[in-house]
Amino acid sequence: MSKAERTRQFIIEQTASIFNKQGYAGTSLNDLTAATGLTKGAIYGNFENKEEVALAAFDYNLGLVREGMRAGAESSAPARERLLAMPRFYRKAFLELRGVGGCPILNAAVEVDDAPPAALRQRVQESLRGWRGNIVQIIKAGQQVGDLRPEAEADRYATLFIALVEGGILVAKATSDASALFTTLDHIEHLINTELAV
Amino acid sequence: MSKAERTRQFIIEQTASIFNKQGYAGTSLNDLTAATGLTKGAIYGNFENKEEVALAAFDYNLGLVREGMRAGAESSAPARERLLAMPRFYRKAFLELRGVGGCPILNAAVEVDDAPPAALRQRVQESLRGWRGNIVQIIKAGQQVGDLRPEAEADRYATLFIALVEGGILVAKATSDASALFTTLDHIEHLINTELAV
DNA sequence: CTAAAAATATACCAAACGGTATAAACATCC
DNA sequence: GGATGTTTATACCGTTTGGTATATTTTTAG
Repeated sequence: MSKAERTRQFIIEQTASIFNKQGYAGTSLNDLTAATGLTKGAIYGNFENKEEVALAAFDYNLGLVREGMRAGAESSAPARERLLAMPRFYRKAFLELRGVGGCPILNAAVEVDDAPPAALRQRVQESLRGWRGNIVQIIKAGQQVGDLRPEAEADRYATLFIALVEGGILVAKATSDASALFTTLDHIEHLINTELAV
Repeated sequence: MSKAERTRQFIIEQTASIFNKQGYAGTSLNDLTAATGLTKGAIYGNFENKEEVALAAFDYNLGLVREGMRAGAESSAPARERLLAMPRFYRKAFLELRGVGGCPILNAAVEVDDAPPAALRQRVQESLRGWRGNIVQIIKAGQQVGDLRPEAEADRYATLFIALVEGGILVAKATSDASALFTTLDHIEHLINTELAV
């Protein structure tokens, strides 16, 4: 790992939460130099422009969430367990997640759905579709092995789960009331246990 | 209505959707002059600073949504009807709402929950709490007159409804797939009809 | 119609913005 | 350890930012 690669990683780690909290437009190069202790020369020696830093920061933030969620249940576990891992993760990680600015998908999606940079918008779109596809896959796999009810519409539940998670995070953060998120997570678990599980 | 009052209103109407789309940090004074055809002199003659324009724009955007939703059901209607007016409104108004940047609460909440301006954050917090309180009130009133099941937790459903609406809008906009919102609205109606109504 | 008042346009400000050329400092390898 | 190539700091660029003082225009009232 070369010096530059280490510096690049350092910049990403130090600035990721700033981009997540303040957004792309709300984060200046001055914020980046202040957070890293480096100068613009060092940053532009490792990134082409601010947008590239923001994209790397988004990937990093998203990776943290994904890692935490994957750790909650092995892919060999029964479908019901794998689905329940999602609300369980957010319940446990909410405070920590809020400390670094909340859900990166939610934050980035809202900022860039009607504004540049387009590259970030595409990244958000892909990650949301990937997340939804992932849930659909788990449900369908569970249905095939008889763990989940065969008549349940996987697409529908995937959309509901994501909306409930993101909506819960939104309300919880905006009203400074974590219990709002717990309410939506409870509902996800309720849906899994009463409508999806056999 | 004086000239200044008309100009002030004109500025708000012309810039409201811009603030909603691009956010506070992402909207410059140049955007405001371009959208209105006025100069900075005219704007600063009617507003103290950019933040005051943004606050007025938020109030205006919020008023549009509230007006549309209130129009969906009279306050004398049965509780079930009043609750169903919410998903019905979003189903009908989604395309139009998306054209002006989406839900102002969602947009503003995400931008200012970890960043200035604090005055806007407070406004968002109040409007969210007000919305939730409104739903709670409708449910409790419905329970008192026997329209809704007495054992249903009003707080819980209010949180779920808001999270489902905002989460649905988020996913629909970010994935360019309106059906995601319709899925969450369907679920709200389902909850109202099967768990809340007697 | 005119004079006073109010509202808007013009011209400007310092500061901050994203970005770059170049020089100094550093790591690396023989 | 010293030469070489890489990496970071310095100093600077033009542009845009939010904001203001003042001049000009436009309403408004008599």
